[in-house]
Amino acid sequence: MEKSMFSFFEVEEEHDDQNLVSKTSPQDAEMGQVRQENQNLKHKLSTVLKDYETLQMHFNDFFLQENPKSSESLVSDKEGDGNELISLSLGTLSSYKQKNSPKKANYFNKSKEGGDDEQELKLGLGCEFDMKKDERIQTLEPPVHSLKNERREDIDPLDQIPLKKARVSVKVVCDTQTMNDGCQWRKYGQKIAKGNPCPRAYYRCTVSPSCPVRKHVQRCAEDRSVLITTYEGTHNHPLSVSATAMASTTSAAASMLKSTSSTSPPNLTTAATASSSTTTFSGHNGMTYNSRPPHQYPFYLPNTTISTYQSHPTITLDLTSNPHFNKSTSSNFLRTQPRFSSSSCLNFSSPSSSCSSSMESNYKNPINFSYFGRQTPNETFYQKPSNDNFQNQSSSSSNHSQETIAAATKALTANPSFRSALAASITSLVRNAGGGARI
DNA sequence: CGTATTTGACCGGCGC
DNA sequence: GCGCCGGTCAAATACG
Repeated sequence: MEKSMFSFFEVEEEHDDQNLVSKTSPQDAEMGQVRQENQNLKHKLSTVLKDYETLQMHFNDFFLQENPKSSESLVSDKEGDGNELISLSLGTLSSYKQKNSPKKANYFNKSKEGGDDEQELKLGLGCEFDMKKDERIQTLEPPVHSLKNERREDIDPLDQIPLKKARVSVKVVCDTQTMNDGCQWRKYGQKIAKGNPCPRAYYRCTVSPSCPVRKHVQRCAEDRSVLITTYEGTHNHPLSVSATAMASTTSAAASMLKSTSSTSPPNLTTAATASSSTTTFSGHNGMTYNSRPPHQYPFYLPNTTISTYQSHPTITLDLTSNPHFNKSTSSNFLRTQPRFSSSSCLNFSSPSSSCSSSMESNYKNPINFSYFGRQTPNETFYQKPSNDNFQNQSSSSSNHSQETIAAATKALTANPSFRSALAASITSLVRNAGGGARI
């Protein structure tokens, strides 16, 4: 795996090289720079791997404390089945203290009295890693609020671009009208957007009357089978586990968006100030980046594009097949980038999902990390989108789980928000699979 | 009859 | 200032 990571960086550099907006220096010098950067990346990677091991130990310790019954190590366990491997708890954050802590005005009032914070379902890991202080407080706090608070409280002179609410777009192949993300939505409008003959439907969250979350859904003009769902805002109410998965994922993406914009103003600013721009570097695995060098990214998401549209910072999670896929890649997991079918891709749905087949999928193989675009070489079940796939998923779930967990934990080490999102997703899927507690 | 959806009107931001 | 466009509103309509 480390090997593939290294090869990723090696190929990645070529892409960055190809995509650099301004080529002011000779290519040779640039290649030299990139090589140097690659060395740095390798060094950082080894550091991250060490941190990962440390975190793994911490997590195991924590887990043993929280759940003595399950004495099996989470990540190092090579023998348990997938269900047992993942026991990330999407629980309460008893130690959670909101440092910047503006009270969330619209959280259910009933939860505002004593100890309420502990009762609320927090979108984050129910544990603390030995992360830095600022990381520790970074749960999947509503990104919109975060953005606002950040702007208000610590105004970065470099961050004065009047960006609107962060948006998170999710592209999936889906035959249904909307992607079932476990939340309740009410349609309040429909428009034909310019440049796309397919109407765009506008939905608002109806779980809570005061919930500000909106989404719009539109089919891709190029490929009608691709559904583009764009989320804006953050739920101000507890979510069902199934909804939490998507909400936390998008929140994490939005948080990442925020963090990238705040930590690398020059480059992202360049993209953000344009009225409509998407400055991406395509990695050979389909990871796309804006003009920021990859090593500056807090984590990587496959098929992720950061862009702005009408001053809305938008991060796009492309969960369809990878159009940027580099044929020259030799990395296995990259070669198996799946094209999600409506039945096997994102299933954040509740058991009442209209996508029954996806439910079946998750029940048989609850840990479907392919959502994050990471697949292992042995996973062939996505290549033939038929019902038989579910059997394959079932039979290969054990190996699948181990490998995906390894991939997941690596990702977890990279970004706290992503950690939380991943944990939520895992927990959601596992609980759905096991018929576990629902909120 | 209550609730959800549809759809044309309206509004505000943005570019020219 | 004007027009375009995305987004929202709200009355009308459909549905269970």
